[in-house]
Amino acid sequence: MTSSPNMQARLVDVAKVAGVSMKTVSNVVNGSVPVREATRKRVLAAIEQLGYRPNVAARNLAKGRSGVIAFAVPQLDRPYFASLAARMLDEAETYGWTVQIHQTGGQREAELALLTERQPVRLDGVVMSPLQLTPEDVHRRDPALPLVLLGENVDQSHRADHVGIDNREAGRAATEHLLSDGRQRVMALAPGPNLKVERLHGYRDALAAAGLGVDEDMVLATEGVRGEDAELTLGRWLDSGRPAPDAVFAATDWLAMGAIRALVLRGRKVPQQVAVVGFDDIPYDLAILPTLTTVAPDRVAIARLALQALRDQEPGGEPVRLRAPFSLVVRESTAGIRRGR
Amino acid sequence: MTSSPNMQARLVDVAKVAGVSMKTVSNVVNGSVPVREATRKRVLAAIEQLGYRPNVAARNLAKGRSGVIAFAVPQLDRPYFASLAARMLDEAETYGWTVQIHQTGGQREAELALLTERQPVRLDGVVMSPLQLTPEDVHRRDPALPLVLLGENVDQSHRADHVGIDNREAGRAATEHLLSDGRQRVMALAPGPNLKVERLHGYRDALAAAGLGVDEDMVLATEGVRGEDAELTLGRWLDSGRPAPDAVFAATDWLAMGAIRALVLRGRKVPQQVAVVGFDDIPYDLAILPTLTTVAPDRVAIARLALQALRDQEPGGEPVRLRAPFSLVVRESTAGIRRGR
DNA sequence: AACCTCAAATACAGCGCTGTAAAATGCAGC
DNA sequence: GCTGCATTTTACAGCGCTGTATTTGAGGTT
Repeated sequence: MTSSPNMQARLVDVAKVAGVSMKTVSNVVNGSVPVREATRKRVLAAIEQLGYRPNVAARNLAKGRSGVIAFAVPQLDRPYFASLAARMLDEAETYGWTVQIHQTGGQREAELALLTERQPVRLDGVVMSPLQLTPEDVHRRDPALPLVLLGENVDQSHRADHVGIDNREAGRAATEHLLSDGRQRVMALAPGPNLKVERLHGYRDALAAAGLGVDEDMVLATEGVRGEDAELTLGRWLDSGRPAPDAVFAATDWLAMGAIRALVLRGRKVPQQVAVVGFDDIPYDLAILPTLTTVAPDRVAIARLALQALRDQEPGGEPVRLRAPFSLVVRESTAGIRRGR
Repeated sequence: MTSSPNMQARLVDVAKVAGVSMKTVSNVVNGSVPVREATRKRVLAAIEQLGYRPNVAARNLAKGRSGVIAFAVPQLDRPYFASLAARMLDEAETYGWTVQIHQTGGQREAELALLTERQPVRLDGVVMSPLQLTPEDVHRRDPALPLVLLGENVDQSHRADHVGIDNREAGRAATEHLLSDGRQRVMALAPGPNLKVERLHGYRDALAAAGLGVDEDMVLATEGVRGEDAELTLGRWLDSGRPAPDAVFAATDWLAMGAIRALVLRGRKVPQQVAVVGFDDIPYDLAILPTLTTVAPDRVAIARLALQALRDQEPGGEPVRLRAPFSLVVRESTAGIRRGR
């Protein structure tokens, strides 16, 4: 039982080979305590030679951690969350965390339960993209449970770390893009009732900066978040005979898809007559014709920042708010823009 | 340090309260060894009273397991896989497994690496939905690593457990549905080069059973798996002036979506003039107009069967092949069918 | 050369659980 | 009431790692 050739090498085996104590090897592996360079090299060589890998279960047991963090999203089968989850998994590997993905269904109770109720596995932290979670809920949680919130359904009153893109700035960038080749009548579509306020702020900022007033008649609230809702709302507007927009700023890709459908089905050409931008860069681009210009949050950065914040969090600390970058991905639905039309 | 009130209760604490040995509590919790009913009750009461939860890290350490299984899919942000992953997570909780989701990108090397290369965390098993994995690859794996394969890119020569729906039967069901209100010219669309053979077999079965011959001219291979591919392929066919189909059997939902677009853009009404069925029930239904009738694999069953198979697998054993049920979800794209047209 | 300081390395207990082997208990049958 | 045997329960040594307290030793000062 003591280190047969094809058995997984242990710390003690490495120590023996390197001629040092177990703890020194541990120190090298963890990098927390300084180790003299010569010793360090010897240890690393031994690790290499034996193909040593730390045993996570033992480490966690000794540290009193589980090594498991939860990543909670409303639904995993919504592509925005699925793609974010994918990045989260990648990044978590860096920390040796395994990620337990949870689906809250957007239910406040489910979101709260994850923070307050005892879980089958003790959690070392939670990253959540909440829909309904209130500031009080955040307050009620076990203060020893590190928490990072994601997305835009979070405000200053939530006392927890937060990671997200600058939605206002992004909304402005998208709208500016539409304006950049002379589009004049830019409509905005956002889901009621919360209207993705920050994104609309950005839209207004851009119009103001271009010296155009905001025609509140052109800011449309859809009934829900689905493509059909946007199709219906925009469709009614178009059918009402009012002067048509020459561009549409949609607060989400779903709405943008619905908008495109409403336009195309009424014979309006996208992007020639009406340009459309969306928001989120959900991985559907191939399914849509024309493909969609959209604001793409840097998901890798979001995941990385969230996990860093989670790791660095300490019980009493002041909440941290982090901004992840975004980019504007230009595709067919605004083609021609910036290329001389 | 010995059981302060608000510390997580341990096995030894439960044992003390119940007046039995640690091991007896362990036996009750694990249910492997028989325990007298009276003792059992006492132990359960103590567990309840103290709110005891087993420490997974310690258990795994003692058992020499990691408690982690891998679930590998080509891409998590494809909705079919995302929704399957969601189910897998749910089911894995039953076994106390945490799931490490891997993305292979459909690369053979990545698929193989998961089976052969040493992972950061030792894996207790792998469930994989392979795209490229060969029977030889399966053979090459560490025989101690339990493996369950999912989906249709697996055949008899892969010596590993397999879970999937009966694609042939499902293809038949979908096609029968189209035929059931008198559609006569049913086209088939499948992605080349593998053509989702089983599904097409089912299509042929259904035509044969209805006394209709298969017009091989109506079996179309698309260039790829994307909606656009189907749109292009079907579009060309339609534009060629050949007599139009009155129904389309698409081997995947993506192709079905492309087919609908090709039809609608040419002024053909779906479902009035052409009915369309898809395959997979990807959660996009709301994005498509009309919503899509499709073959819905029972994802819960797939997940459950896969994990059962994984748990019950033993190194030398004969591979098991399990069939999960499916259902035909009738939506707008075949509306009218079975309702008197 | 003796002394001090501080960085580097060590020894070892213990994290909470399970497997093993040994002990206790219950229950027939006589 | 005792023996023999099957059933139930126990004691305890690890699983592989890290935290703490302690020892070692390198390098600088007098």
